[in-house]
Amino acid sequence: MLEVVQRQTVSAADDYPPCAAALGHVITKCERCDARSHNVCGAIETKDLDRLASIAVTTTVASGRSFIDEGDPAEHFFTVSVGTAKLFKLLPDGRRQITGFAGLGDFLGLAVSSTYAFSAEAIDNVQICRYSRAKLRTLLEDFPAMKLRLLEMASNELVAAQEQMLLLGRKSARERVASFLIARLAVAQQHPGHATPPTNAVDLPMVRVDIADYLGLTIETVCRTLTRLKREGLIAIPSATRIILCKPAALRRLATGLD
Amino acid sequence: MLEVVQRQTVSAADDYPPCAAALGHVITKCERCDARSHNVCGAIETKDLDRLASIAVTTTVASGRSFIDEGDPAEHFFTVSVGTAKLFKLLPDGRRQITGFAGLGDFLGLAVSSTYAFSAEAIDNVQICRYSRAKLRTLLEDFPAMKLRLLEMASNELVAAQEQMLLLGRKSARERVASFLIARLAVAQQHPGHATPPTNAVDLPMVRVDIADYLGLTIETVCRTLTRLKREGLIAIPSATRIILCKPAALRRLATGLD
DNA sequence: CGTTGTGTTGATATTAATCAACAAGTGTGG
DNA sequence: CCACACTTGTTGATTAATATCAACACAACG
Repeated sequence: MLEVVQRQTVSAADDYPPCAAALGHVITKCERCDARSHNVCGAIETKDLDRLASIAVTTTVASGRSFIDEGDPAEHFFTVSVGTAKLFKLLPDGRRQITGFAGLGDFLGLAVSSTYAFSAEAIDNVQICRYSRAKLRTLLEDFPAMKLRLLEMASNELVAAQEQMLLLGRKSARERVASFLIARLAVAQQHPGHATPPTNAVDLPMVRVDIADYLGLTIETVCRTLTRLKREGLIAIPSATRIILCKPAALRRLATGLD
Repeated sequence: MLEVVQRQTVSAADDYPPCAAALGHVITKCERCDARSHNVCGAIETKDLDRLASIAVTTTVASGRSFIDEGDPAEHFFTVSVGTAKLFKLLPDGRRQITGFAGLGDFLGLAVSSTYAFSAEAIDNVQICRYSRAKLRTLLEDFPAMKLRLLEMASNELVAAQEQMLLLGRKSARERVASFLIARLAVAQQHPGHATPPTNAVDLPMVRVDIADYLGLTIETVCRTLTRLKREGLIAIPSATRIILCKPAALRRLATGLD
């Protein structure tokens, strides 16, 4: 067993550029708080980070602002270094499907359709690094770690997409909400806040309508389902943006369709 | 404008191994039937094909047979050189979501989850090429065309997955069926049979329950929706496995939610 | 202290699922 | 060649789940 570690975003003060998250390069801290660098995808030399930083344009996007349609969208892709963004597709009449949430280290723009029929919007204040696709292409040649990571990310996204198709096509509202909570718990345990003890709590940076549009439900159904789970003692809702998973095992069974 | 060309699978008689489809290497024929080789992803030398063929195990899978769980599944991936396969995920109680159909040149196993929680099954008789992931990894180094194609395929699959999420989460039954028909038309126009004139006909190798499990509907709803489209003159159904799109423009509007 | 955005709950409507029957092929054996 | 079973497809009646419409609660904010 590995010792319990907590990750946090790298800070500029540490001489790590925000784009380091693109390489899965984040600082891990053990419980006794002695920070050390941890590299998710193989050795990354400082000069590589500098090279990457030289083509990365780092921007802060305010909550609610859209950012994937800046400039020629098919010519860029993005990594998230701070905060959470939502990716979505729209129908002409306004119906929306959120295809995913992107957090620390996640790539946006891997799925490069010529029409770019999806958009991204900041949920909280988000810091992104923008890369020119053309520049990156040349860079990838001397950057094997990043190329591997691109494939790995694409693969992970495909797995997640297939899981989400199962959810949207075949799960009940109750199962969808349970699945969502379990998935958020996994995210929370992967990136806990620095001082957070290992609990069963999840923070929901997105509002209810985002959850609904992610799960293919209406906001009312999401609400009712959460309320029912609360009544049944499976969860507690101390605030609208925070949910405690009181019985994670039961929720997990629900999520996988075993109940 | 390019002249109208038709593609067909390469045949062994032409000295092209089936695995050539993995590189998008298919023969195009113009309408006057003078065959010529066409390479989708850059120049491929014969020695490269030989090298690829040396690690590809070509198998024929009979209709209805499963093939992704042979051996240690996470250790292989597959390309389809003949026929159509379906990829799906299951819930413990048997509910099924078909995540996609794979035809000529498509990869299976790009989404490599450690648990491999999805399966593949032949719809008609399918010819597949199986590759050891380990062998391929070493091969990819001297095989830039294939590495590019892997990324390209993963990217395309992600785009398709996002489109499918929109369909499953937000479209009505009618819109889903129309979307499916339009998508099959695109497939048919991309790979028409050798002698097929450019019509608005689509062949459906999959049965109704497969369509239903792909669209997140029941078989009855698929049937009723098709019948209604027929009554309205949008389609004709000469046989259960063949559908004529009489008014493709109207169907396309339906599919995109414009009606 | 009202205004606005967000969340929750209730009543009703609607879509698609379920349950049921039957039709149309398809293959098998007599 | 026909009778039969068996699979697949179609249609109808009813039910159930979720959407829609509506009202209200609550907190943040100027």
